Amino acid sequence: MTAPERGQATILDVARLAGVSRTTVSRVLNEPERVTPDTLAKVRAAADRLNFVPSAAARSLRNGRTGTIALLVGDVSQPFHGGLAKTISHEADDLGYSVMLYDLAHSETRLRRVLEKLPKQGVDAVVLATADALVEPETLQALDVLHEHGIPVLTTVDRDDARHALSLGFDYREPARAATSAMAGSGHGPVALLVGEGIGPLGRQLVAGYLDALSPGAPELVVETPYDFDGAQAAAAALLHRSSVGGILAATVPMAIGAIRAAEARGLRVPGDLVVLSGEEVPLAAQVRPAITTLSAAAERNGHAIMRLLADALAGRDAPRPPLEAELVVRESFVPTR
Amino acid sequence: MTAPERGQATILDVARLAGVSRTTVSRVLNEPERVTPDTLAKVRAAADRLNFVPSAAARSLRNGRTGTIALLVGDVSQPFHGGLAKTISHEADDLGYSVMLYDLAHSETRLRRVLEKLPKQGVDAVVLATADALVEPETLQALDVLHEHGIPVLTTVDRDDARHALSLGFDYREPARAATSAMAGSGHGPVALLVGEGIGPLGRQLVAGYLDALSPGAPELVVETPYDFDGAQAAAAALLHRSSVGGILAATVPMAIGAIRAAEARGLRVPGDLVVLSGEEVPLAAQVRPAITTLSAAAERNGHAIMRLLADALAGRDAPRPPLEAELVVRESFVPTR
DNA sequence: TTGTAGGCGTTATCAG
DNA sequence: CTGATAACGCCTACAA
Repeated sequence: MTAPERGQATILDVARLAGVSRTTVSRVLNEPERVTPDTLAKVRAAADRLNFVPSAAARSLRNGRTGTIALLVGDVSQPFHGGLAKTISHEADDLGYSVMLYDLAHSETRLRRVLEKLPKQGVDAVVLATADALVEPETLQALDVLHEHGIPVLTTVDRDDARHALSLGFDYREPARAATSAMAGSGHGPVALLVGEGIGPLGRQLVAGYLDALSPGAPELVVETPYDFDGAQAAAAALLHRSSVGGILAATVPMAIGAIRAAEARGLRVPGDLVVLSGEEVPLAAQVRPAITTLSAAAERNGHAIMRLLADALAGRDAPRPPLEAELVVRESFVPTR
Repeated sequence: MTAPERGQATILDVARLAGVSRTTVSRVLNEPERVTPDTLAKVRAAADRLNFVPSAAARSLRNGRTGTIALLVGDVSQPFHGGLAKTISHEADDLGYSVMLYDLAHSETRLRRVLEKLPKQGVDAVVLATADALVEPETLQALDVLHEHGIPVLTTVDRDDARHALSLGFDYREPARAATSAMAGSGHGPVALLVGEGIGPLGRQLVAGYLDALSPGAPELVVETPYDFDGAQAAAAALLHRSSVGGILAATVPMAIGAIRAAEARGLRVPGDLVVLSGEEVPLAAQVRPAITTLSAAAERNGHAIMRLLADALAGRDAPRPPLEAELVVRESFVPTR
């Protein structure tokens, strides 16, 4: 009776119980085909009986990889990030990876602290799913350190700041231009853009597209707001107070909802007096009233795309990445005339 | 020049560069006070210069702990779980822990697979934040295994199935009773209960409270629906089609929204013709129209409470846990008469 | 096909 | 106060 002392059973306990050597047990775990069906069964039985689970720590120490990816997200409680986290969790699981979740609360300080402890945590890859701007040099340096350690970094949006990062290549500029121009064409009045404060790489694309679409003489109404409902609602209220606005392009769905509520509070009806459009697509957009028209940058699709990129990166393949394209998902808040 | 070969610098590299032994370096890391200020500075400088980060794998292998907790959640893309994940992520960070996120998609198979690989992943604690029923014996067995391995399991709701789990002790039965009774008192007609399919421990509490409140002869309208908007909307549509209903108590906010949309589709107005109440409190409840009255089982508060429990468990303390209490957060969808 | 032996980077024990 | 040494559990040449 080789009872494994209380606690984990080790590969050695299994070996003893099965009457073989550690090597054989290890082989059963990693290259089952190179082992006699007979011993294989014996070992498997022993492992089962001891409830054996190989130690991840020992394994990582030995072969460098941890089977873990880090997911850094601006705010998981926001629907887009939540959806992203969900699909990434599922697909990582399919790939045999586990996901470390870090909620950044849109704070660069937090991001930096996380980035700095990541090499020590020993993750195999990092998914940086925030559209926030990175201004502090330490942050970029931390990203470089990851690169030096050979840890691939994937981002959801193209960012010039994180040089070595692999990104999806989603283009938001042209969709933003088209959307702005369509909204302007609805004849309600000037179009405004609500974008996350700090204006990160995504925000820049939206602003660029928005400005592209503005006809000469049209007012440039770019408003930075916090990423959530409350912030956007307040900002939209202020905006509507000081300018006459006929259309609002909001970066996120919660921001769009905030804008709609602000409009309602002023007695404006959507889409009757004011049209609203969101840059991201999440189920919630269809569930609120008025339902929100979006640019179809869907969380789920982004999640899939990211994970494909990640699988390639982890396998050391060069990822051929077909750029993602956006199309309008028309709902109540804005029905383009044509 | 003891250049650390490309890749991570090890404790040995630091030792050599500082002209001391590994032991001393380790001490500087873990018990700085037991080292001469002089050598301490020397070692710190060397570590800095080499960009040294201790290997988490080696550390775990040596001392058993990983600094990681697992968060198992029914569906992160749902607002309640998203909020929970957010606060748990933040507080774990404050405690020096990292969070592994596992999205279960409300699937027990998935849950079982995760539970079985957790001991191998080497987590220090598990937060099981799902209200789903656990029916397969293997699942419960996997929970027992965790317990045998000395890994504490915390749950958001009391569950008789997971014997060894520490839970918040939140009582949903009495609030459900009070709410049902209040809604019945609104005089719109019979009250129905929309609860997650499978009826887990939370569902059972809701059902019990609901039944407690029913006056003799009142119809028992308990409807199981998927946990999301779409499922609840469909179920509510069917319910409204076959019964006359004056009030709906929905377990989650998305379910409540689904119910409201279903009612609207039949020409019913909320709260004019039908009142609606949700069992959980999330910001979204205040953002939709009609805004949803809730029982204030707030994601954030739950997250805090869980983490306090967890901190105690990890420190080996016995947690004195004051039970959480619910109170009505009154919004548009149901204003109790009094 | 199976076994032997050494080391991955840390920390704990025990000397000095 | 500091250093040598032996584990932690696993994988992988290499040898049998």
